[in-house]
Amino acid sequence: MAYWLFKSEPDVFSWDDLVAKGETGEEWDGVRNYQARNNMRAMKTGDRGLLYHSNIGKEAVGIVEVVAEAHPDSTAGDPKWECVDIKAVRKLPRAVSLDEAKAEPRLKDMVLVNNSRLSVQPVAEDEWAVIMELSGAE
DNA sequence: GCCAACGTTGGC
DNA sequence: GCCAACGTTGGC
Repeated sequence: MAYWLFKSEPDVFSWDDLVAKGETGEEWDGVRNYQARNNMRAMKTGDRGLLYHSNIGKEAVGIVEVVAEAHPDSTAGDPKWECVDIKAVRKLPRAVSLDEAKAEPRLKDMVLVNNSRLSVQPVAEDEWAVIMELSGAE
């Protein structure tokens, strides 16, 4: 299983919005960046991800799961843009902020720390474990 | 609200 | 195919 990070501005689409979508989840549409799209193409159903709030909060707030693999983005009008569907799994016991990630030596290579502009990022397995530890999620 | 970093576009 | 100009993102 692979791990990912999905970034969203919470005043546009927040963790609570995703929770409200329930078990069927939500299409992660609107991505118009090749690297981010390629990451989504690589996702498999059942992969886990973090939902990160940019701008407001700047913290990872919850765990999501891929429920549908890449398909054309219904909002794009061009089949080259694809996206996956994700659903909320559970909120982190404690959000992990960008500052904390930067301060944690084991996360120094994390994409979030080094290339904060990429909106859909891979997360290494050991990085995932560190985030879980910091958040208090077992 | 500013600005640095990055990605994309378009002229040549 | 290069590269300058431009637009967008996101941290500060």
